[in-house]
Formats: sequence, structure tokens, C-alpha cells
Amino acid sequence: MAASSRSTTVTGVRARARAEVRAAILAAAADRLAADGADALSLRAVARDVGMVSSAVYRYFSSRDDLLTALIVRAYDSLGDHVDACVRATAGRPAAARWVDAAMSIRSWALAHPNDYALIYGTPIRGYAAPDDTVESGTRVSRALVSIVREADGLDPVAPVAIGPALAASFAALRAEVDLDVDDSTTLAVLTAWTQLFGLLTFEMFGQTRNLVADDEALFRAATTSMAASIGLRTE
Amino acid sequence: MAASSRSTTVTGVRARARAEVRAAILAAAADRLAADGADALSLRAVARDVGMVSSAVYRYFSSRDDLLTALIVRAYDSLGDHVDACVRATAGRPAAARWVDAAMSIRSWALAHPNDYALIYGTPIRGYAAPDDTVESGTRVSRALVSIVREADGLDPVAPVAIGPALAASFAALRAEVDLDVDDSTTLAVLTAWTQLFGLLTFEMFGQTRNLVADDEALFRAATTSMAASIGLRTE
DNA sequence: GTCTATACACCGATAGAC
DNA sequence: GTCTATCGGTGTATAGAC
Repeated sequence: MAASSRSTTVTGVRARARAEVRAAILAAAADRLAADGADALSLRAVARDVGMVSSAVYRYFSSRDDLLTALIVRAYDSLGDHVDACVRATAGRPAAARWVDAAMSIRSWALAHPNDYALIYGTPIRGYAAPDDTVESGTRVSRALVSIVREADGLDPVAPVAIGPALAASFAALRAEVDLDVDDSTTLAVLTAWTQLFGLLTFEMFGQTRNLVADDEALFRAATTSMAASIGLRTE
Repeated sequence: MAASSRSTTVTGVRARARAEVRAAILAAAADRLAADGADALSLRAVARDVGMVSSAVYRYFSSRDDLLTALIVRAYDSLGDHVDACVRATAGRPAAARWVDAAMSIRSWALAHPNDYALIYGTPIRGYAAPDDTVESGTRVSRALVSIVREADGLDPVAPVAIGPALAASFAALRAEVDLDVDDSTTLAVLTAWTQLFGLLTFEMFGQTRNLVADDEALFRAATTSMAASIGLRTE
């Protein structure tokens, strides 16, 4: 009799209830994260918020790190959605402007979700190796930026840079991975622009540029505009 | 009689003993930091290492944050010494090579002291506003990089970039602060190269570039070489 | 002044009753 | 699957011995 209740319908219901509780826990954890930051995210506090006892949460997330991993994926997807929407909305416009717009949209997301930004681009959690789950979500932003280069209506040639054969091989594999057809110097320029974008943004988010300039947004716009030019993206 | 012992000599001895205990605690904390990272740095563990009870440590550091602040200053100075030595050692050589060498020395320091790097360039400590003590030590690296530009034997002109009047005013103040005499476009190029350097390094240190290229050092060298050129630093 | 001892309120995690 | 109880750990604070 007990065995007969193990139908797919019942397990389906159970699985759904389980997924709902999991989602509720995750939502509460996201609220805590936004309010207090990842450091202060306590599994017990999350449990209290959803009306459970702390040990019950362990049925849904095997550890605090597991919960954080889910929050990382959630944050990556949130940023990915944000940037994808921006890139889609600017389709057809000049590539240089699209690059700057995408950069500005990343910045606006970061300013709106500072603790999420810190979670994914800040110091990794101690003894924590990002599971494969996070990799796919994590590359969405890079792919969105690359798509702007790919869809550009012609690229101005960039100043040639000496690149060794080993690095050139890595670049070729990278281009195949993201379906981009440019030369090595442009590949380097894209990578450089990418790291510059997040370097400046991370500096701003983490206070390294405090009192550097009066208007952080203006600096960010100028810097990303400059980097768009260095890739060879055209302004019209 | 008790009052007579309050001579400057005695307080001098006391102050010295106090400084020595403080230094011992700080050294133990630095060891813990290097071994386990800032997250896991516990005041109690440090106290055990130096043979004290946790509450006794509070006589020397008013809180865990206070101890972390001292470690931040220590890390900034360690990096500052490292880069200063590199910049001094390359005096007279072509500016582009000096820039790349300085960048490589920053990277080698980061690789040798990953937890110190995370402490100063990673996610800020929760609810922690860097005291003024850390600012002076924190700017040493930037000043070292700027000195390479300042001492360059002529700069190639950089592509002009449109910069608004407000940002130009900030740039002028910045140049006065670091004693650098270049135009606005070059100022932006220096800032961009600076953020690119730390952006790529942070990406590497925090695992964001894992599986991106086979040789991270080669990428770093190529990227910083490219940025040196974008500043107009000459190769001979 | 410096240290010990102790207390408080948390935390992540686990064992085991129901 | 959810609960209570518990363990060993933490930062922080205070009282009091020397």
C-alpha cells in the first residue's frame, strides 16, 4: 500500500512542492544577500525568514556554500538577462555605441545590485571552487559583449601587436568557442576592453576610485568609449 | 613612589614593549591571513598563536576590523615596496618596457601573496570604511606607475578622445595631485591602462579567466604591452 | 595596565526522535 | 521530512586578579 503511492504523479507533486520550498528559501536568501552582503548571509537567519528551523534548510541546500552557489547562478542570470536585453534593444545601431551602452547597462546593474556584483566579481568564497553550474551562466555577459563585435558592420583595423604562437593558438580556440572571426590583434583588443570594463567597474564598486574623479559615470563612459575605439568598433 | 616611576624612560620602555607585542600579534595575523585568507582570520586563533587569551588581544587591537586594517596597510606597503624596487631598478630604460616590467612585478607579488591581494583589491570587508591610514599606502602603486609615465623620454601622441569639461577638470586636478604633465587623452589612457592592468589581474586571481587561455602570463604581458602603447610610451 | 576568566549571542553542522 | 538538542566554533564585552 505504501508502495502503491509511489506513482509518478505523487513524486511529481512532491518534486513540485520541494522546488517551491527551495525557491522560497532562495528568494529569502537573495533578500538577505541584498540587505547584508554575502559575508553576513547566515543560513539560520534565512531559515527564520521562511519560518523553518535551520537544520530543516539542510534538506534543500546541503551547506551554506551550496546556497551561495545557487545565489551566484541567480546573480549571473540576472546580469545576463539585463545585458542581453540591452544588446537586443540596440540591434542595428553603430557598434561603438552598442558597446558603450552594454557597458553602461552592466554598470547600472552593478550599482543596483552591489552585493550580487561582489558575489560574482569579488573575492571568491573561501575554499570554494565554482561548480560547473556557474560557468555557463557566468559566460553570458562575455558572450553578449562579443556578439556586439560579431554583429558589427565592419571593423576598423587595429594597431598590430606582436603575439606569440602559443598565445595565438589560445586566441584561435577562443574565437572558435565564441564564433568570432577577427585577427589576433583585435582578439587581444577585445580581451583588453573586457578586462578594462570590469577593472574600472570593480574599482568603482569597491571604493578604489573614491575621490579620483568627481563623476564616476562620466569616467566610465569615456573609458569604455575609448576601448570601443581600440577594438575598431565604428561610431556610425 | 609609584608616581616617581612615571618617568619618560619607563613609559618609553612600556611603549616599546607594547609595540613589540603589537608587532608579534600582527605577524601572527599575517601568517594566518596567508594560510587561510581574510574570511577565516579569527582573532581567537591569532591570540592562541601568540599565547594570549582572545580578550587580551583587545588591548592592542580594538576589534577584528582594526586588526584587518593593520593587515591592509601592511599588504599595501609590501606591494608598494615591491613595485617601487622594480621601478627604481629599471630607471633609464625605455618607458614601455618599464611599464610592462612594473605590471609583471605587480602580478608576481599577487601570485606570491594571493590572500593579501584579495584583502586589498577584493571585496571590501563588510561595513568597513577604509580609514585614512590605508589611503596613503594604497596610492603608492598608482604613483609608481605614474612615475614611469612622468619619467618617459617623450610620449607618442595618443588618439584624441572627446572629454567633457567636468571630466577635464577632474583630470587636471588629478594630474596636479600626481605631478604629471600630459593632455586629457593621455590622462584617460593612463587611467584606462591602470584599470586594465588590475582588471585582468583580478580576473586571473579570482578565477574569472580560468580556461580562457593556456598561458595567463603571456596574456598579461601582451595586454599590458598593448596598453603601454596606448599611453604612448616608447619602446626605445 | 595587562592579563585571566567568564558570559552572551550568534554561527554552521550533525545526530536522532517523531 | 521536520523537528529538538547539541557540539564546537566565533566576535565581543565585562568583571576582577595581579
